[in-house]
Amino acid sequence: MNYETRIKQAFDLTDTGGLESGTLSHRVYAHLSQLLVSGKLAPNDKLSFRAVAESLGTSMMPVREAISRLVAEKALVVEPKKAAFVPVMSATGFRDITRVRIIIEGAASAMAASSATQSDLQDIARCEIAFRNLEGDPRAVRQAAVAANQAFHFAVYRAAHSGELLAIIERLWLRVGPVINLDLRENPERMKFGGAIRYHAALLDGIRQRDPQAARAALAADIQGAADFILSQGKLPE
Amino acid sequence: MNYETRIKQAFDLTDTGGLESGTLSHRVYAHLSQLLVSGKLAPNDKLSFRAVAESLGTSMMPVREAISRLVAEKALVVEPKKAAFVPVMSATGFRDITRVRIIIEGAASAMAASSATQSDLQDIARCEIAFRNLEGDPRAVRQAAVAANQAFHFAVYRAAHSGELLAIIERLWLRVGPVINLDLRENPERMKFGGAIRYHAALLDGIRQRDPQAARAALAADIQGAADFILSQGKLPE
DNA sequence: TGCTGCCATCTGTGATCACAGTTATCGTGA
DNA sequence: TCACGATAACTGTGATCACAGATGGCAGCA
Repeated sequence: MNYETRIKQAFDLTDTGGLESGTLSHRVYAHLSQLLVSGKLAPNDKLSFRAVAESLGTSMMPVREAISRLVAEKALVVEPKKAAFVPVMSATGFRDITRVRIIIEGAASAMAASSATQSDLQDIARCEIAFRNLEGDPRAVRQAAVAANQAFHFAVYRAAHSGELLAIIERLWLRVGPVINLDLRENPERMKFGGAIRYHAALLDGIRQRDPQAARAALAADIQGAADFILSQGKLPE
Repeated sequence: MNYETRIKQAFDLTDTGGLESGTLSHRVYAHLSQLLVSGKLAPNDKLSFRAVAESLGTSMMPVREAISRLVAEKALVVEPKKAAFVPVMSATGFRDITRVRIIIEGAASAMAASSATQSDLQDIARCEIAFRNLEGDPRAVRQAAVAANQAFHFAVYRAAHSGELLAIIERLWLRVGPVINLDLRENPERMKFGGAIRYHAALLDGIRQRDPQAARAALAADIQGAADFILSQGKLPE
């Protein structure tokens, strides 16, 4: 599937259920972000300004602004006079970002354990159940699992009640999204969510018990486990 | 001094000694970033696309892209159909970003204590000495102190050897830059660097002793001390 | 004198065009 | 059959124009 088809599909998808507010630039940005975090764009996929604009029915201008933002967040790369593309993350780069994620998302998890409200706890528990009870044919489950995993993690991070931390974490996910999904697409046999289910339960439990260190440890195990698996596949360059 | 004059001055400055490489967008971005971190732009200062473009001798296009990037990093805010401006940080927002800075820059300091090389140590020590020995008339010292403080902190953060963490910290400084400089401009009598000198020495010592917890504590005290002073002035809204 | 409403000005937003590099393709040569 | 080179298609970059919404100042009314 080439990128043009992929983008068209994604935009059709979001057009049906998506957001219609804000400027065109914002909408394009939201769309492209979704493509990245959900992994519909793989590393090295190229993004032509004109192709994106055409599939959206707009001019290049809003696309330029949206891509500028994503380049600023290092979610896309554009070299002079060459097509923008999703950066390929090296193994060492992935190890670095994993380490940083454990620090930052671990801190958010600990803060969530300290300051989650009852409403927060309900949200987190609901997401944990939804993730645990995923079923159906393997293809659909894998696709839904990415979304459910994201929903659970961000329910936790929101409970930390720090807008700054949340924004930083969103940028981190924008970067690791393509890598994680590349892993899922190329390793369909992976029993990934066996470990994740256990760690998610431990994380939820740590927050329920108001135990920051337990929450942090569970989160760290979750991220490190997934990262170790991806690294063990040896698909990342360098 | 209105923003137009201030920008013109800044661009004239960088035109003489600045960078001439990369696309126009990059150059505009670098210029505006410098204006922000050095505090030449104060909270609530407005930035007209056309005024910036005119003072640069370019069209609006490169300015649009540069501002898009800065908006993505939350260093600028632009509401639909209204002029871009430097966001005013509320007291609660400042408390939040201070908390996050202590977590993230604290982690970087601890990592620096673990993995700083001899060369890193020399850089840090050199910056610490330069900061401690600042002297001259108060106006010049205040201006140099901002730069020397930044140099010292980033010498530490570079010693953590994490590109990801460094990039996140740079974005954080882009945000707090205007607030800190506003403080300096409005409180010229402040004996700010008395505390900072002590904390910097403690931070350097913690790294030298390979003591991550000591380094983290010193960094936290430094940031928290400055933040407490700024908050005590009561100039931040809300 | 103080308030209100209108109008000129300024704002970002989006579209369109021109241009100079890059890339890919196809045809030609050995 | 394969390698090479020219050319055509495609790329982002930058400039310019039109437009609608926001702003601020000025005049007129109470």
